[in-house]
Amino acid sequence: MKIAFAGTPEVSASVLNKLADQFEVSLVITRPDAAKGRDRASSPSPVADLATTLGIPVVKSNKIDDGVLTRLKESGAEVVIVVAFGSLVPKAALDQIKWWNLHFSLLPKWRGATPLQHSMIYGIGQGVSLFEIDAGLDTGNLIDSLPIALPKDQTAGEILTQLALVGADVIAKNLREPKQPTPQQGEPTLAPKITRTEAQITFEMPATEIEARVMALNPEPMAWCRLGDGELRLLRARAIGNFDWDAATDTKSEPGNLERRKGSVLVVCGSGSRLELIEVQPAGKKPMLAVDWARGFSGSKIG
RNA sequence: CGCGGGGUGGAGCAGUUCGGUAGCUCGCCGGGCUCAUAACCCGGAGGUCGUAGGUUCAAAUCCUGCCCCCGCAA
Repeated sequence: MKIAFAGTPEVSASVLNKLADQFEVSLVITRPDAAKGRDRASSPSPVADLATTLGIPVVKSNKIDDGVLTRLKESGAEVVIVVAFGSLVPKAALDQIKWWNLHFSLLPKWRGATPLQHSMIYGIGQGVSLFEIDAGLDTGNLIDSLPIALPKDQTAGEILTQLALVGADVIAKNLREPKQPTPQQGEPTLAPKITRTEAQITFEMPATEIEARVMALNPEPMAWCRLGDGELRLLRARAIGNFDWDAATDTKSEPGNLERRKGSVLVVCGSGSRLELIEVQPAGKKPMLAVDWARGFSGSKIG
């Protein structure tokens, strides 16, 4: 059976790559080349690159308009698989062909742009869903879903690459053995884009919550905290559990204070909890191990 | 020409304002102590200070060009 694929970033490309092994992908839709980085160089999306490599026709467009629809019809695809395409599918398009969306949470939890990040931060709704796109925001009938307990010691970026493979399997399975879609059940929650402002970490909250944020926000938009006049990106961290604190000596510790120990760097967080910094990146520098960073950092407090 | 930070032994930094042949915390190698150790003690190797040129008796430090890395913003 012929399918079409719509997506843009790396994770989409991973899914496409796996699907292309098993199905005839007759058309790929992706967003136009975008300028990015300091040099503002314009470059094709990962999906565009992959499609070109695979020899699949590519349509680059920000929206699904009549032109795209025409190409879709000509392609002979029966369904369009959407993975992080980046824009909504208009009703006119929905009427013409089936659109299936792979979503990185258990719907109806975390409808929106950042389901994985939200499921990591809040610890609920972790998994993948496949649904039939309708006019709402991630509100369509569920085709399939798969709960997945996400590891705490991995970043969203790392987990996403794994979910892409799982998701591709889910898609493949349902393409071969179609099921009757069913309405989403349960209390919906939203997962809007996380701004850089929201990604700022102060150390008043418990270490476990900060850990979840740090891991969930890597690589986008990346957790950060103040560091003197500048900023320090927090790439990877781990809450220290059941620590045997000597309450008497730690009474002076305020959130944000650094504690350098052999082989590790801890930050005092809310309620006396501790967060071990694993990997950080000062503004203007490359990512580095926190212990390396601490070696050259003469201060004693961040945040 | 969007704003800004940075390139110093394997790592992270200091030194650059007020030029005088390189320092700190680690790592590494060897030895010692120890039941033992990532702990402690002693010793050691390792650097064209991004690159090209200029000024100077003398440049990591001053001047000019170039290359590379990164944060913010888009």
